[in-house]
Amino acid sequence: MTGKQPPPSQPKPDERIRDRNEAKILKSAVELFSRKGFDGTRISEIAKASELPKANVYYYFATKEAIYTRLIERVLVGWDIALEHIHPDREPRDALSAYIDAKLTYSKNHASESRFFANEMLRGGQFMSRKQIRHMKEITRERVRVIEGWIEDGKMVRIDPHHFLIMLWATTQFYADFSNVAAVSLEKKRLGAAEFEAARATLVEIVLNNCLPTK
Amino acid sequence: MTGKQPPPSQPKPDERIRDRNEAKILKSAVELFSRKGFDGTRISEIAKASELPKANVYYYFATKEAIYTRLIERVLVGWDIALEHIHPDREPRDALSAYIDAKLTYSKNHASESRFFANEMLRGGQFMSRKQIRHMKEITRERVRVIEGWIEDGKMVRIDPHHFLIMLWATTQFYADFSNVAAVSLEKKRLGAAEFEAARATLVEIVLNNCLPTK
DNA sequence: GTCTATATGTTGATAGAC
DNA sequence: GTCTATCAACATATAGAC
Repeated sequence: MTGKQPPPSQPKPDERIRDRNEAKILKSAVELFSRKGFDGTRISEIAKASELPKANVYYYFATKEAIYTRLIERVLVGWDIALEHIHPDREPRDALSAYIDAKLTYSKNHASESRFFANEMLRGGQFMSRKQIRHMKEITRERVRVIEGWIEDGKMVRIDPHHFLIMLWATTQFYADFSNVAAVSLEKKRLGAAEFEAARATLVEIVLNNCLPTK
Repeated sequence: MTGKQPPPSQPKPDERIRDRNEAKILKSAVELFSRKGFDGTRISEIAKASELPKANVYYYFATKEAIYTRLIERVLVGWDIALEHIHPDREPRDALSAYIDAKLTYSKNHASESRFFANEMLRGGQFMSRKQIRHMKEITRERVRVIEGWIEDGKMVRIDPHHFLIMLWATTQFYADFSNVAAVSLEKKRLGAAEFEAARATLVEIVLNNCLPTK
């Protein structure tokens, strides 16, 4: 017996290596794909950024597409989280400002994932499965219903819920995907915490002060 | 003398051919670059889409980068036009709804140019010259001053002009760059005139009803 | 101005020694 | 699980006949 206390389910050493190397590859890949897209990214670049030989990347992922689709799956999971805030049991003011906050925090902390998804959408979303598209449709439809419910209850002004959601989505997204445009506009070298806070405050003001009946 | 009336400055036949073929190449290129970015687009694809042999593309453009930078120049020219509506002599209501209208019309009619620029921004804007970046800064700063003027004159509520502009920019942009996401959200196959009109109406309502003092 | 042939390098992916 | 060597396909770009 040594002083080490093995955790309940100790992974095999091989699995630890696999997990670590896959994580390194995916991290490098999401950054590269987010900048240059699927066709523009070279496996050799991913290998170099991962500090692994190219053949090693192929040991973990059979094809370039396998890396890409794994990343789509991961990004879509992170996607739903912010939208969960828009929930029928919450008051619109709480829910909408929580959503804006969560989305901007995601934009700040997961900028390359966000850009990756933007790149895939620019391409037309051809790598997404029908199941994934169906899922996006469903979660959107649910949130539209929540907003419609708020409108019917007189808690929100009468507004097109689809375009309202698009407005929130587009604006929060912008600070991640086009951060350099935002930086040029704000006359900063890069976006920092202060800029994200000002974005949040402005957006909350515009959205909440207009779309809620009482102020 | 034939029946034909030559126009005052008849271009040489060679120039007509050059203009026509360059236009064909640029048209194909902007669509391909907008989907797959600089590194992801192959000259052979541009040639095929232009219905020209690959070597013929090289006859008109020395390098792939030459095509790309020509397109940046063209897109940036189209860029300023919508912003011109935000002019100090106009009333905010007029100016802002004209801007939204112009931007959405551009998104509808020049979607591939818009996506092309989005792709370049995702990449970090590395192909833009310092002069072009400076120009973007200047026209943004001018519009910020216009909005600040409106606020000082009591014609608009006190709001951060930078983030306000970003909100308008991001939202109108979205319908071109991520039209398939918008289509999924709106449960349509593709965006048509009705969707752009609803987008315009919703955005004008949110922006104008909140940011103008009297209603 | 058109276009075939080609030079020269790089790509995604694999074989197989360690 | 690591990594060198390698393949066929394909890339950008050019030479030069027409």
